[in-house]
Amino acid sequence: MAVNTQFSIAVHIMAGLAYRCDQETTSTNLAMSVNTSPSFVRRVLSKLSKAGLVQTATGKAGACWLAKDAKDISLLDIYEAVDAPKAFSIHNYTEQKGCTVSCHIKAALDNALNKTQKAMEASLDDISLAQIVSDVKKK
Amino acid sequence: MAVNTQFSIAVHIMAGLAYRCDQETTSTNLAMSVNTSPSFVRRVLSKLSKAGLVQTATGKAGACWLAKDAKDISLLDIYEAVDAPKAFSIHNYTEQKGCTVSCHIKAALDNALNKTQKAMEASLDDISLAQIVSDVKKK
DNA sequence: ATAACTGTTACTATAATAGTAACAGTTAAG
DNA sequence: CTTAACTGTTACTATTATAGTAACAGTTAT
Repeated sequence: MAVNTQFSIAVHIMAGLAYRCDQETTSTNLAMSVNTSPSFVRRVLSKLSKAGLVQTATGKAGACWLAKDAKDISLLDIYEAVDAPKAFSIHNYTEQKGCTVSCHIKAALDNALNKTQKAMEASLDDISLAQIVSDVKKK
Repeated sequence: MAVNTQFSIAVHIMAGLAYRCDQETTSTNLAMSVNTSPSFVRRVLSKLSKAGLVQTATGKAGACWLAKDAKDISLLDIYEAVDAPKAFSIHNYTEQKGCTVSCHIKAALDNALNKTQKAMEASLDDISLAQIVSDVKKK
């Protein structure tokens, strides 16, 4: 699939870290759960780490763990950390001079995107990682 | 770009039809405004037509026009008509038996997606095509 | 010194998408 | 009744974002 699933994978990784918060966790552990390569996991972990959501230790016995309590991490934090795609994307044409619609549609679409993006982010902000882990355990 | 912009293009097309609602409009006219090929425009138009948002006439002097007033068409109608991508997409792994997170994360992510998708759609439903056209004219 | 990890870069393969071309079907007009 | 100019659709190609892999430098416990 050439569809962006980094956000989804990032949530999976974070849920894994939250679920086994008592244990040492390596990129290989996480890769097995996600069913991808340790390298790919580390690439996502790197973004999460730069965003201050996870901490890591290098060297032998290197590992990763959550930087904060799962209830203090929202899906929006994760969404922003991995720079996931916007609610929709605006096409990238060259404006047709003399055509009002062609020249101004981008600004109108930007307005609409801003509004929709805000709604989407508010919803993500309302879901905590702890909630996800709770769902995972419950089912 | 391998990023889905059909929704954005569909809104552009619909805005074009709404803007010049008094004139006959062909796929070639619209293609010039969008800066793409008439074929591509017709492919999008076909979806909009099947969704009952535009009407078309075939034959010589064939044309397209809005099926309803622009104020009675929301961006959500257009979003659904072109079957645009969801708020985010869930990765497609094979479950790792014996790993609770791996087995149940999909259900948890589905919950989250449903909620976020609803928020996004409510926002799109709140923006009418007439609003877009008004923005286009104003600027 | 070695083993086992992270962090990062470079590379390949895949698949979604844009974009194009072609053509059958339709209809107005001469 | 032939022609021109559309729509509607399918098949095809090129592009490019993404997943996924491999490799290796840097780090640290043993």
